[in-house]
Amino acid sequence: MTTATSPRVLAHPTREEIRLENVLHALSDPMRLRVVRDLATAEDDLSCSYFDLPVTKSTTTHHFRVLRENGVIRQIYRGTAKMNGLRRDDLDALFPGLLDSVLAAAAGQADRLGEG
Amino acid sequence: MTTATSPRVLAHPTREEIRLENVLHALSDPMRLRVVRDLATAEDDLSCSYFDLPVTKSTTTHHFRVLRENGVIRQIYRGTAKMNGLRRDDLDALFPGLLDSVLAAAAGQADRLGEG
DNA sequence: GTCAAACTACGAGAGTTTTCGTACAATGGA
DNA sequence: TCCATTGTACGAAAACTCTCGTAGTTTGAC
Repeated sequence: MTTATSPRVLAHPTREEIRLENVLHALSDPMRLRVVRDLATAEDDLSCSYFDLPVTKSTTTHHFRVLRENGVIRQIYRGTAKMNGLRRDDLDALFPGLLDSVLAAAAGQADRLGEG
Repeated sequence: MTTATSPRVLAHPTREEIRLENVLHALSDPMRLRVVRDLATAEDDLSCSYFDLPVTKSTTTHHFRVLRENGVIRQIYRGTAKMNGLRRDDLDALFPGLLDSVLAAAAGQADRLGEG
């Protein structure tokens, strides 16, 4: 029985609503950048619980929401899990090359700092 | 006569100290992104007063400091003016293609939104 | 129906950011 | 020396961010 409380359909910005400043802000947090890097190398969508971030579950929820609300990831429910995927198509269409250069930059920096 | 109060030599992070997250954060503010876009198209360094931002002077000072402290710009005093230049060399060496794709993305978004 | 798993909502604390206004400092001329 | 120009420092307010803990919902399996 549904109580119609929390929306099981999650609000995402449309492609046109995605703003560069917001995307940069979403990517400027180490925790979120780590999530995005993992999603970029994954074949399929990943559940939130796949990520073992060094913060509590409610903080993790917060970071995923920031990524979704700023147009970086797409989230859908599948059973009790919430699956996450990069919005590569939208980001590449809006900002060609941006995501790739951020990912390359993050990889390079991790190398330099010893897989920090 | 010098009173040796505020340092006339400004502290900058070295190339090795520049962090991707910090650069992204510095670029995620509309005011600062606007400054960076102007600096990118300028031939030479530009003074702070060149920019006519819709905020007070002290807020402008704040934004330039954020850009400098996060390694995005280089600032030097020249007379009463403070000259600002993009750290293209360092940024391109650390994060190849990143600055260019951000600048292109910003230009594209400005087009889409009607030079907003 | 009961239960575990996965995630959310809410409230709250600590810290940071953006912005302002006022007062001040440094420089380069007149 | 005096002044205009350029930018800084400081204090403060409002808003936002990151984090947590606790209590809750939704789903799927038993």
